[in-house]
Amino acid sequence: MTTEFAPPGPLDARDATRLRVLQCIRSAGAISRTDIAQALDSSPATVTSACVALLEAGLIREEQRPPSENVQRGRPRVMLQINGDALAVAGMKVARDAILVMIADFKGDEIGTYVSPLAQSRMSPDQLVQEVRRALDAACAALDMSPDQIAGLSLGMPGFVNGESSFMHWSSSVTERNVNFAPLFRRDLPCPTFLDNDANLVAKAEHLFGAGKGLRNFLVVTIEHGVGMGIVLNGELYRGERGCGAEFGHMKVQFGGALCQCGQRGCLEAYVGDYAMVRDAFTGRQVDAAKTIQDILDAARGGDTLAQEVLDRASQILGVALANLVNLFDPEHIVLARSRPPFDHPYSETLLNALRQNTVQVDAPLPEITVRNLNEMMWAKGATAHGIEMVTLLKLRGEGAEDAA
Amino acid sequence: MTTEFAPPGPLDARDATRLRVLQCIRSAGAISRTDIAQALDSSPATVTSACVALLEAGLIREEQRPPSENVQRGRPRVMLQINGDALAVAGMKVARDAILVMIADFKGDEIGTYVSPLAQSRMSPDQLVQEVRRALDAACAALDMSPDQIAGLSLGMPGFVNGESSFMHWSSSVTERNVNFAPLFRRDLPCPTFLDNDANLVAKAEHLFGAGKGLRNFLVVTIEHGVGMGIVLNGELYRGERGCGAEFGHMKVQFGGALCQCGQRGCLEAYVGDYAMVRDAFTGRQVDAAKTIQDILDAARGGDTLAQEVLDRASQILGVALANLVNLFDPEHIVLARSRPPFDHPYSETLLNALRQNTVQVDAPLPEITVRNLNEMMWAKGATAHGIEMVTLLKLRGEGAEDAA
DNA sequence: AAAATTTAATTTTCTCGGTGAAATAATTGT
DNA sequence: ACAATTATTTCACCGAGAAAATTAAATTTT
Repeated sequence: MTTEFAPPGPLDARDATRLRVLQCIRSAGAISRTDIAQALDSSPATVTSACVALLEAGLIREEQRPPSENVQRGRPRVMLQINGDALAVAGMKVARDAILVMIADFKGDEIGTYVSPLAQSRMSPDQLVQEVRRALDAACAALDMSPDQIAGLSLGMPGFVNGESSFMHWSSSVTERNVNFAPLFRRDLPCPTFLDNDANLVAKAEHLFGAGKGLRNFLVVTIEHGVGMGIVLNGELYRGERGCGAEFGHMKVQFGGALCQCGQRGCLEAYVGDYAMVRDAFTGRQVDAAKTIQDILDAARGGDTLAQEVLDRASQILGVALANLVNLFDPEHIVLARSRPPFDHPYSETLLNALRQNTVQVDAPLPEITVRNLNEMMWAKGATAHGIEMVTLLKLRGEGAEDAA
Repeated sequence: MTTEFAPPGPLDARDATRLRVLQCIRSAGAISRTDIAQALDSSPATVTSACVALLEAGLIREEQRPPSENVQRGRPRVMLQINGDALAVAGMKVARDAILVMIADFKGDEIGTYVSPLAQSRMSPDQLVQEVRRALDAACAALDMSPDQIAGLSLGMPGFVNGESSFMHWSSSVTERNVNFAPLFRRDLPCPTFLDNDANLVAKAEHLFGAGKGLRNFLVVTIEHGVGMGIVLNGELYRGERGCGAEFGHMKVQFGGALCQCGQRGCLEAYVGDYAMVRDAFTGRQVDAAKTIQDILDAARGGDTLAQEVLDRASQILGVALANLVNLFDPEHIVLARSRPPFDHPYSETLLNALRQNTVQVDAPLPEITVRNLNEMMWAKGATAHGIEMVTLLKLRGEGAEDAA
C-alpha cells in the first residue's frame, strides 16, 4: 500500500482512454464493449484493451447473467458494469454543528452515513483536521469498517477554496485564513484527502450521478442558510481563476438593499437565505422561541399575511436572480438543491414566473429547472462523488506506475 | 483554388500541434524553435517538423537578420515569425447605419478600413448578405485589392448567434428570426465567411492580440448604445448552450427598474447604455437637437448637476454589475471596451469604488480592469481576429488534404 | 443435429505522431 | 585552424489507436 497522496495530475493518453471508458460504463450503468466503442467513437480494439486493464484493476466487472430479454442472433453482448466493491470512499461536509459523513462504494451507492457532532462551529485548521479524523474513525466504527478500507476522503467546506491545491482562502468554519490543508491531510489522515467548496461538490454529484449526467453546461444552486452555486461548463467544474467564483449568494439584486451576513448590502442571500427570511418574517413581533423556516411555511399556510409576503418576495427575487444566471450562462439545466425543509408549491410557481419574465426572449425554450428536495446528507453525498472521481484518477495513475515497475 | 467553405471541424493530432506552434509564434512575436519547444513542453524534433509544414504553407517565415544583440556562443537561434503577407482577411461589423470593414493581414495588422453605409438598419437576410458583398467589393476597391485576395470574412452582428453553425436566432439588424446564414454566405460571397456575435469577436481579438493574450479566464464588456459581453473561460470563448448567453446588458440590477429597449425592466443597459443616459439626462428639458453622450459629458463638465448625477449613477450601477460578474466568474481580467466617446476619469473612479465595495472579500487582489478607449473600428478589428483564427484552421486542414492528394 | 448465419470480442498487423539519441550546422573563443 | 557551444535536423524507435482478420458464442436453417 502506497503512501503517496499527491493530487492526481494530468493523465497520459492511455489512462485518459481508460478513464473515458470507465466513465462511459458508469453513466450507462451496464453496457457492452461494442456499445462503448460506438458511444466513444473509437475502435473495438481500443475498448477491449482498456477493459482488460480496468478488469484487472478490479474497477469493473462483467455481468454474469444477462436476463436474456430481447434475444438476438449472434454472440450475445457481455455487459460491463462498475464494480461497486472495488473500493469505498468517504464524503464529508463541515456543517455548523457537525461533520456529516457518508461512506459510499465505487458505484456511488451509500454504504452508510454518520453524524459527528462539533463542539464549536469555528476551529483552527489543526482542530478541523482532527475532527475529520475523529469523524472518519467513528463513522467506520459505526459501519463496522476499518479506516484502511477507505480509499479516499473528500471534504466539502463552505468558503473560498482552491479545489486543485487544497488551499483554503477563507471559510466560515475556520479561524485562520489562507491555509494550505494538503500537508495537514497528509500528516493526520490515513488516506488521500481532497478539499473543495461544498457547493462545487454538490454540482459534481449532480454531474456524475444526478440531473446533470452527461450535460456539458449546467448550474447547481444550493439554497439553505446561505445560497451557493456550482458551475459546470464544457463538461467540467468551473472554479474561477482563484477558486472564489460562483458566489451566487452575493450577487447584488438591490442597491443599498437588505444587509447580508457578509457585511454588504443587497446580496441575494440577504433576501432568500433561511436566516434572512426568518429575520424578515419575525422582525418586530413578540417571539417566544427561536424561529425557523418551517415556522414561516406553517404561518403562511395558516394565513399569516406577512409570512406569505416574505415567501412571495423571496421567490420572486430568486426568480429574477436565476434569470440573470440564464442570461449570463445560457445553461442547459439548472438544479435547485435544498435540504430541509422542501420547496413549496407556491414558492416554485412565483419563482418560475419571475424567471420567465426576466430572461432574454429567444425562441429556444428556457433551460430545464429541476428542484431537488434532499436531506442534509446531500452535501456529504456530493463529497463522495468527488472522492470517487479523485480516487479513480489515483487508481489509473497508480496502475500505470505498477506496470512500469 | 478550392470552393469548399465547410466550417473548420476538429483537427487531427498533427494539425493541432501545428496550430499550437503557430499560436506560440503569434503570441511571442518572434521566437526560436528551441524556445517554442520549451514553451510547449514538446521535443525539438516535433517543433522542427511542424515548422517545416508551416514554412511550406507560407504561414510563417524566418527572420532574416537577427540584429545580433546579445551575442552568445554556439549556433545562433533562427527567429520565426508570422508571415503577415501569407493572406488577408476581412472583418466586418454590422452597425446601425453602416457596415464597418477592416482588412487585416495574417499578422493581424490593419491593411485598411472602409465604411459602407446602410440605407436601413434592419434588413432581410438576403439583403444583408448583399450589403456584405457590396461592402467587401467596395473596401477591396478602395484599398486597391481584389476580393480574390481575401482568404476569409468574419462578420460580427448584435444578437443571438451560434458562431459554430452561422445560425442566427435573433438580431436587431435582421427582419427575420432563426436564419441559417451558412448557405447564403456560400451562395453570395467569394470566400469562406463566418458569423458570430459582435461582442464575442471583440473578446476574441483581446484574447489573440490584446489584454487577454495568454489568459485563460477573462471577460470583455462592451459599453456603447447597448451593453454586451464576451466570455473567455479555460482559454476558449464560452458561448453557452444555445449561443444566447453573455447577455450582461440584460442582467437585472433593480426590481421593476428603468425600462430597457428589450421591453423588460431593470436591465443594466437601461441605466448605463448610451440611449438610457441620454434619455435620463435630457428628459423633461427643452431640447433643440438630438443629444448624444458627448453632450452629457460636456454638460457635466460645465457644472450641470443632472448630467453629473446621471454619469455618477451609471458609473455606480456599472460598478455593482461588474462586481456581480467578479463574484460569479472570478476572472483574471476584465476589459471594458468602448469606442466613442471615451470613459472619463470621474466615471472610472466611481465605478472602481462600487466594484471594490461589492465584490466578495478575499485576500487575493481583484481582477485587473483594463479600460480600452477605441474607435468604432474595434468591432471590425475583432472580426478580423476571428477571421484569422478560422482561416488558419481552414489552411491547416487544407494543407493536410493536399498532402493526401 | 450439423451447417450456415449473425453478432461480439479479440488478435494481428499497420499507421502515424511524437520522442530520444545521434548527427549536422553555425556560431564564438582560443 | 581547431575546440567548444548551442541550435536544428535526421533517424530509429515507441506506443496508442485503427482496420482487417480471426475467434467466440449464440441463433436459424437445412
